[in-house]
Amino acid sequence: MIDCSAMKQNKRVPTFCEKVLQVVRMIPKGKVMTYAAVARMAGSPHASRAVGTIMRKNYDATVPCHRVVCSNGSVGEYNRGGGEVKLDILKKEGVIFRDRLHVVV
DNA sequence: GCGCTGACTGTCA
DNA sequence: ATGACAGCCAGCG
Repeated sequence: MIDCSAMKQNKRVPTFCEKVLQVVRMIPKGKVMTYAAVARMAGSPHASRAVGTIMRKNYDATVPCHRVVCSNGSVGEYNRGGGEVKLDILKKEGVIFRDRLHVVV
């Protein structure tokens, strides 16, 4: 399970997934971050896919993964009910939408 | 320890 | 501007 529970342990340094979760957790309401941005903040600018992989498996209540979108503005996929639900959540959060399916990043 | 897959990204046609 | 291809990172079997 990649819930990154290791983060609790002071035994090892924060791993990529831990950083990713932390970054996503920092995203304020009404704002969205791209996978690339999160990956970059995590320390791997090209690990956007890894970010998605982590989110998919490690969906957490403290980690608003629905606020993480693609660099092209698409909300991408969502583990909770597809991009439609994700998009709807973002709208409720107050995120500015460029189009019906594209978010302003 | 190796190989495949995936909530992506960027470039070429 | 739209469609297709290849590349990269981390997790999982």
